[in-house]
Amino acid sequence: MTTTRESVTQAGAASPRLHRGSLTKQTIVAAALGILDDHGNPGLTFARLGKELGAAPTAMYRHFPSRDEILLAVADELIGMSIDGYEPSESWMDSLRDLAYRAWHTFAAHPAAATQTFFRVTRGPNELRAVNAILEAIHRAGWTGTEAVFQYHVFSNLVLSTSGTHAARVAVRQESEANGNVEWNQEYYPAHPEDYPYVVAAREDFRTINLFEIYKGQVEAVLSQMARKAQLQIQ
Amino acid sequence: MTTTRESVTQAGAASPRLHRGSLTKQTIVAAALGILDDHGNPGLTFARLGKELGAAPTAMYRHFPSRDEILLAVADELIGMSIDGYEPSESWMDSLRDLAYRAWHTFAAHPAAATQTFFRVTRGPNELRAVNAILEAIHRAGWTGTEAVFQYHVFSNLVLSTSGTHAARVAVRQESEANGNVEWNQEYYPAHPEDYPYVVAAREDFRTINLFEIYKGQVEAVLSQMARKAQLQIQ
DNA sequence: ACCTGAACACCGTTCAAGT
DNA sequence: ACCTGAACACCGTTCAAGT
Repeated sequence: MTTTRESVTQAGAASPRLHRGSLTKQTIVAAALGILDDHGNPGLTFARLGKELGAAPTAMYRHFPSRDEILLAVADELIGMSIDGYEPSESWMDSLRDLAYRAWHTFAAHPAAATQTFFRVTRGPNELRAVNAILEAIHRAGWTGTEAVFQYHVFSNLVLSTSGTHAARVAVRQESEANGNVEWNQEYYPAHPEDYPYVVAAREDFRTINLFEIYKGQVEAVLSQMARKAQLQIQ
Repeated sequence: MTTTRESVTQAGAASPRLHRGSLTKQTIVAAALGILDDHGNPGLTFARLGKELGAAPTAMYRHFPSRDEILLAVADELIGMSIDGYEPSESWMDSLRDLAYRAWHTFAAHPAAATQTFFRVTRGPNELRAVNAILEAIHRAGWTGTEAVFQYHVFSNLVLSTSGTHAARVAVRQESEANGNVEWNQEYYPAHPEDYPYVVAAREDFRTINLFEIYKGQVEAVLSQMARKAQLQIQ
């Protein structure tokens, strides 16, 4: 922690040069994810990465061409954490439900990282695994061809948008709490309450909402709609 | 355009000091939105705001305490653009459908601004108008109390998450096109195609998907589910 | 809730030089 | 597809000074 001191001239080890290959994509990605978890979104800098890894800030450029590419690698890592351990169940509905909940929980556990990445196409290996797993379940539901890709988008759009937006809100809340604010929720106290009667009447109820319950309801709606339409098509 | 030149000593007007009150929250917000539209997300800086408004970069601090507060004002402006001209239709379903499409199109027209703001609670006047309008339609559908707020979230979550995520993807695409990249879409060419059979089989279909069509389908699913449940409750 | 200019601490990226 | 240190252009924010 208290390494860089210019006390110097003493016994070596002021900054023990890293030996070749001690930095890899994987260690950098892991450090980046940890920094995002601990310091939130503005915390991910080359300086902090260097400190965390005991390397010069610019050493990262040997492994990634830019900060954005590090974020894309973090994005793929997040997808990997979501599907690691996933096994298709016998029921395609259970499979998709499982994948949907995995995404929500991974994003909620890493809100800052999810916020910056959930809308990106990573083209990484884990994204391919996830897309393939979703398409596999949709094929088992009875969909093929263009229809299968349409249903893929209905499902993955809902999962990514909703889980990602939730993560973004959690990240904002954590940041504003760190700054001493608590005013992030939707309890409105308008200056002219008579202009917004429905908002004022609903004020107490806004506090009690569980967003994961709403997500579950939306996932069920999509799955049952998918089942209904698939049966219609088969008949 | 070519104002700041230190040719100086010539006829005055090198930088004609602004008269008091020529800067307002509204002009700053309008300039910020224009900059985001023209230069994308990293383009919104105090320097550019100053240039655009003919003012010193630091003059903004008289009107907003931070860059983030400018973004929140842009967020409320975006909501205002969405609902300006909105009139509740006789049918609550048509009302909600109208509000849903307005959000999508506003966000799609201002992708950079939407990307940074769609998940924020602005507490501004336009947000209040929008929340009130949604709750009003939901009450006409027959919902009250906690149930109404639950349905509010099902609807507004879908609208904001999906439209906002779409805007974020459009913004990424515009940025990568500006940098000469075209690889933003989901046509996958994996190194080991045999590992991802469904992905490879669906490659052509990924190109043809219209995301607004998918959004429309999801909005219809939520509205008809809302209608069904409301009738069950009334009986 | 005025506007400007200098100054500060920080940030991503480049590049010549060291192993 | 090695690691470091100096340098560059930029960025948000603060603050004393000008109207």
